[in-house]
Amino acid sequence: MPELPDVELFRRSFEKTALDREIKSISAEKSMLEGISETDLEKAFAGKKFSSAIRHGKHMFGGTGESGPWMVIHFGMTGFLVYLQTDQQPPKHCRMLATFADGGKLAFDCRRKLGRIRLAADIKNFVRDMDLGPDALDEKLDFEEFERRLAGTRGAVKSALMNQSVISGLGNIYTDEILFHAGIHPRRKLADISKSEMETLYRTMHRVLAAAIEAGAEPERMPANFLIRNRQPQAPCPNCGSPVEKIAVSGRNGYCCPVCQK
DNA sequence: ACATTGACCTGAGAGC
DNA sequence: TGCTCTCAGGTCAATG
Repeated sequence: MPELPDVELFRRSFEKTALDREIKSISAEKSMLEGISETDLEKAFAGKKFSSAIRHGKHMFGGTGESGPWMVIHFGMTGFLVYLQTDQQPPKHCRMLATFADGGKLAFDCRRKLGRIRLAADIKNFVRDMDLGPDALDEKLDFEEFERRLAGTRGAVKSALMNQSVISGLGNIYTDEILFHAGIHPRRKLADISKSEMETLYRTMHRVLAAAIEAGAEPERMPANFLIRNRQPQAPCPNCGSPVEKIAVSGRNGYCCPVCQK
């Protein structure tokens, strides 16, 4: 689930439900914690209040505004946040649970345990240490920077877009979607992509991500011409009606329309 | 430098 | 209904 639009929506729901409320207790499954213990997590947040939530690519940062560390959540493939009223039970694959003093809980559900919770003293340093590129929606990522960063790669355009150290936030689903609307085949090499195609790609990236967030990242709420609604072999291309094709690019299964995408 | 594969983990959903 | 099997929106390391 969690690519940039999903994580942005988690961040917003975190903002709505978890800020400015005293955290009574916090617990997490050991295997979800990276580089920290459960005690570290408690020390950092029990008795405190979250005061802000920031997103960079697929990472979400919850901070207390004091000098304490940020809680960094990466959602893996199956992670999501869910807010629970006082009388609600934690979800089935709850891996982290923060209980607020005034009732209610915030749960991190992660079925496949591929997500991670870390602590970071500073977001900028974290981004640098994890070798993450700029967030795909960062205003500072202007077209020139976008072009420059992609030009530094030699593989398929889809692989470059999915590479988090080039640009942060795009995964298998949304690279497919962006390339579909840009009319570019996922296997094309960067070197073969013209300046005007590159501009289209940049513009399309913004448009697709904005539309996905707008639709709550739910495929059925996205515009009818979105490929995400037809991610299965032989489904009709929403643009031309010819069957979409399932293709693997750098080890990931994706979909494209061989007619619309050149 | 890049692609590919397997590992990490688990269970939802498809197929029988 | 129940069993087995495949596959999954992420990332990393090892290999070719």
